[in-house]
Parts: sequence; structure tokens; C-alpha cells
Amino acid sequence: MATSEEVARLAGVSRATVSRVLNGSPRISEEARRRVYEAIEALGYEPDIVAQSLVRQRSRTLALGLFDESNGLSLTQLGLTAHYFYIDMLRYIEQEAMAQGYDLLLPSRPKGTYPENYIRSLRIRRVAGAVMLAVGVEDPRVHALLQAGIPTVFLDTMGLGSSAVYVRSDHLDGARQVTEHLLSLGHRRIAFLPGPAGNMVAMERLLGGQQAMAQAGIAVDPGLIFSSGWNVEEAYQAVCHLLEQRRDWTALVAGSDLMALGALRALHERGLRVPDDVSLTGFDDVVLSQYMTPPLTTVRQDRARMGKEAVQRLVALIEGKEHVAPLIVPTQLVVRASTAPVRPQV
Amino acid sequence: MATSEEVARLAGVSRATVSRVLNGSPRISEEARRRVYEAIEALGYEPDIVAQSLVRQRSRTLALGLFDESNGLSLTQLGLTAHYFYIDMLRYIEQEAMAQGYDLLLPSRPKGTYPENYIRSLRIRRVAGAVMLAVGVEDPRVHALLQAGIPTVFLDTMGLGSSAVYVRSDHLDGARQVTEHLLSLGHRRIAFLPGPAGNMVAMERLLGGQQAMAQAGIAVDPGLIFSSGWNVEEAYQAVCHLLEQRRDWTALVAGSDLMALGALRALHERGLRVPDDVSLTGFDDVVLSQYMTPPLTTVRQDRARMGKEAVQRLVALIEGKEHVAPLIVPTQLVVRASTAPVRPQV
DNA sequence: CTGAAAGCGCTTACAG
DNA sequence: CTGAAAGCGCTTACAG
Repeated sequence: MATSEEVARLAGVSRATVSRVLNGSPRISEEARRRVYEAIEALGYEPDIVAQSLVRQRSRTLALGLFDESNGLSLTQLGLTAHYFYIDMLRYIEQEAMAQGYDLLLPSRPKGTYPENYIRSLRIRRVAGAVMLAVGVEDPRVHALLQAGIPTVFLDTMGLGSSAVYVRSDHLDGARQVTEHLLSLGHRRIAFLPGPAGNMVAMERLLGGQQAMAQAGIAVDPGLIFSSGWNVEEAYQAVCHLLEQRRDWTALVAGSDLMALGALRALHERGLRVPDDVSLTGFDDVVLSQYMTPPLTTVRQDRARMGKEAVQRLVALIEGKEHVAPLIVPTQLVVRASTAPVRPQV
Repeated sequence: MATSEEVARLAGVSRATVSRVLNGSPRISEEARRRVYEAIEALGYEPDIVAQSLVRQRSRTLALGLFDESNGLSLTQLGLTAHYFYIDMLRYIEQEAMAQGYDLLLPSRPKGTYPENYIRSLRIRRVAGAVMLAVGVEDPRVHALLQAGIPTVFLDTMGLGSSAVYVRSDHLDGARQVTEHLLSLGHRRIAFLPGPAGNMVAMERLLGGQQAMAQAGIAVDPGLIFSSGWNVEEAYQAVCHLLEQRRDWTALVAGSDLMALGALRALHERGLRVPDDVSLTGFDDVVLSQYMTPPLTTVRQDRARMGKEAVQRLVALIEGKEHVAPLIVPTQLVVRASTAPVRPQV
């Protein structure tokens, strides 16, 4: 690997000049610029990123913090069905990071006491900022990041501070839309499986459903609200449980597409047909939802916009911009074949 | 952030001594060691990783190269159904990388001519090595990495050199197992949908099936071999196509679980029931396969072992070990409900 | 066993 | 406009 020293020598200038040319310094003679570029070309030179990071006191690297650390490593959780939605968002984060010239880093897990060491691990790597995806508000990193003043963008989590913003979907409105859709099909006795109890996102998705029901003058039956983890398995079991207790409902609003998949299996096992006997809806619009049998009616989250805007906001924070505003991204109902008009009472 | 300078001052020693203590140098007095550790503790010191990387001429970072660059960025492809299998393997790669104290890096995409710039981008970041997952042999990075002598481990791709090894599944044997299973159920007219034409892995999976058939004294009908991309959609279409032409087969061996999902949909649309009318098998054993309707008979790849051994081998290469051997990991048949004895001829 | 010094490859005031 | 020098925070021969 050539160094700036060699480039300077070949171009007949100093290392300072080479550096200035590369960093777009204003006062450089055309002659010098030309010679430097020729030398760079001839030597195939590219500045050492590590050396740059050291002297600039900051790398062009964004730390990726995915999911709750308490539940294990980042990528580890990517494989959990509970997180399928985020797999797809990562691509947009990567895309925009690349566009802005930032590397993405999964820092080796720090040992020892948690929040302090996490911050320190980012500091000693000189990361420019952090993208936190689907970490719970109670995750110790949230507070630590806000406190440390490390530029951070939170996805879904509502972290906010002088150096942090969030980007999230309008979960409530999405839930309202899908519930209104069911109401318009004549469903009145609707069961809800919004997600984990106490989880903010699950709560909003439930609330949206309740609002739609209220607007139609219908009260949600508390006995038809079940909570479970975000994954297939727990949703499956929750629906099995529900089915053992009651069958007097005609539609089920699941908190995610993968939960709907679990529900689908439970319904299927009991000989209930979707949408003939029960209408079923999901949330997220993961790729798979159109390959379920039947294809799933769901709510699309605009991952592309979320990922892109998240990185753009993070870069703004890194560059010291003020008043970087959080963003709520609209959601959209996607009607497929898992919902149908309620059957006339027999 | 405290520096080694401050630690040295507080401990009353030189920076050299601080460094030696931290790097486990043999000849250090107990007294010095103790004082240094006290100072480290008091200041919450941890060495600057960037500075270390610069002076050591190598970072503790592994570059992650996922999938074919020609088709876009890395994480971008993670969301493609064709790659669902790898999502799960990443976790084991991460796990072992962390265990060995390495960060994982997704380098910002280099612009310009391809193979040279890719190598350069790794060099200027001083990455210690590279994990290449599911890149095609024709991917320009493969040859460039081998040539450049950067420690590399290839997953699936059979890259091999003085500084590179590979780890892959025994695809052939897996395909043989699953085909033998179908044969033992009485199936004789078996259709194969192994994957993309010309793809090495797809070829092995087909070959395994053919071998099993041959051993049973049955020739594979060339008209029952169809190729398609690894994703749900293309598999779906290939099977639609197949169904339009012929229905004289009783089992379908798909090249992956997601392809089986596409097949399932095609079969379902034509009113064919699995496994009553057609037995169907997949490959990979992704999480979802047990949630398909019916749960899928498939071949399990040992991702845990693959990911772990891959990183261990890479670290061995980085540390200059010689004779690091490639690894073929055994595969295993997993029987679920999508296969059944062939129905007596009507 | 330990310190002073050099050096990793850059950038950036400071002069001129 | 441009160069010499200092410095980013470490590590590692070289002496002693």
C-alpha cells in the first residue's frame, strides 16, 4: 500500500499538500492538484482509514445496535421470527450508510458492567454514531447513549435528546386502518393479539384497534385480548389457548405477520378456515406474507423510508446540525386474501 | 477518555510499562503491574483501538462479505427469500467472532473498478481477515482475495489457497438422504427443482438425488428436472410451469425450503394436497419450515458448526497457522409431515 | 525489569 | 499557495 509520503515524493510536493488536495482544501494551485492526482493514480493510492480516524478523532463508522442486548448478540436475534421485519430494514440502513460513505460496525461485545462499557466500547473505536434498532426503552444502552452524547438514531424506540432522534412507524394508525377494514367487512367480534404485554409498540397497535372499534361504537371485549411474544411459536400457543376458551369471534388482528403465521397454524389445526371461518390480519408486510396460505392482509411499514431517513438524520447529528427532528412514518393497509366479509349468522 | 499517558502518570511508570502490562509482557514487576491496574481501574481506562490498529498495522476486525456484490449490497440481500438460510448462520459467525474478540465490519462499498478496489478497501481499513458468505465462484472478489493473500474463509464457495479455506455443507449427501427417504416411501417418479442452472450447490443437490435414484436402479427423467432461482417466486413459477406440462410425478425435491414454499403455493393453487397427492421436500431447515402447512420434510445444515468453525479457521489463518484445512459439514434428514407413502395407483 | 525514543500514516495550525 | 513541525494514542526495538 502506497502512503501519502510516496505520493508526495512522486508529485514533488509535501505530504501536507497531498492531504489538502484530497480533502478539498480551497487554496491549491491547479498545477499541484494535477500532479498529486497523477501520482495518486500512478500509485493506486488511497488514504489509510485507520490513520485518518486517529488524527481526526473520529472514524467514518456507524455502530449497529440491534435488538435487546440482554437477549444475546445482535445478529443472533436476526434469525428469530420475532425480528423478521427488521431484516428487511437493514438493507436500507446499509444502502444509505454506503451512500454517505460510512462503514457499518458490529462491535465485539464488551464485557463487564453494562451501560458504561458499552459507551466505552464505542468511544475507543471512535465510531461516529450509532443506529439502534428495536431496542427496548428499558435497554440500558438507551439512557447511556443519550447521556454520553454520542450521535444516535433510534428505530422504533422513542429515544430523544440533544444528540439523538428516533424514526418510527405510525403503529397506531396502521392498527386503526386494519381494524376499520375488518369492521367494513361486517366483523364485530374481533380478537386482538397485539404482542407482548407492556411493549410500547404492541400497546399502540392495540390502541389503534380500540380506537377504530370505539369510533364504530363498539367496545372491545377484554376477554378477546391476548398477549404473547412477537414470535411464531408464542403466537401459535396464545391462539391455541384462545381457541380453547372461546370461538365466538370472527376475526383476529395479529400484532405482526409472523404472529399471524403462528395463528394460521393454530386455526388450521382446529379445522378453521381463513378467511371463510375467520378473517386474519398481520402487521409489517414482510416478504413472506404474500406467500402464506392464504396471502395475508396486513399493514405495510415503509422500511425504505425509515432506514434511509434514519441514517440521514444520524449523519445530520454527527455533522452537528441542530434541531434534527424525529419522524413518524405513515403506515398503509394492504388487503390480500386472508380477510373476507363476515359470514351471515347461521 | 483516559489515555495511556494518564494511566502512566497516575501509576508512576512510563507509557511503555502500561502497554506492557496490558499486553501481557512477561518481565514486569508485580509492583508495577499492580500500580498500573489500579490506575486503569481508577481512570476507567481502555486502550484506543484505532491507535492500536495503526501501530500494529492490523485491526481486530473481520470484514463480512455477504452474497454476490454484483447483485447489490450485502444486507440488502439478506431480505431476499433466496438467502433466508444465511440469516441464521450469521448469528454463529457473530458469536464466535465476539468470543475471539473481533469486530464485524460491513465496509462501505468501494467505487471504481471492482476487484482491486475491494482489496484496497480492506487494506486501508486494516481488516484482519474476511468472512465470505455465499459469494459465487465467479464473484471477482474470490480470486482477488486469494491473490492478495488476505486471510479469508469462504462459506459454501470452494475458495482455497495459502491464506484461504472454505467451510461448506455436504450438500450431496443431504440430497441423497432426502431422496432415499422418498424412495423408501415408494416414490419412483420424483421431480427435481435443485436451484439455478450452473450453480455449484444446486448441482450437488441434484447429483445427490440422482445417485440415490441410481442406487435404487432408477433413472431420473430429464423431463422432471427444472431449474430456477433460489427464491420463492421463481420456484413458484417453475412449479407452475412443471404442472402445466406433466402431473405424472408423486414427489418433488426442492433445492431449498423457501423454494419448497413457492412450490407449496403452486401445488395448493392447483388443488393438489401435500403430502396426500404430492410429497414435497426442502433443504436447509430454516426456522419457518416447521411452520409451513404442512411442516416440511427437509435436510438440516449444521449452521452452528459451520459458523463457528469458519471463524475459528479464519482466526487460525490470521495468526499465521499453517495447514488450515477446509471442512465439509455433515447434513441430516429431518422428516416432518410433507412426505408420505406414495398412494396406491388408482 | 523499565524508560526514552522512534514510528505507525495521516491532518492541521503556524509561518512564510 | 505551500512546507516544516507537531501531534493523534498507541507499541516496540534499543539500551541500560
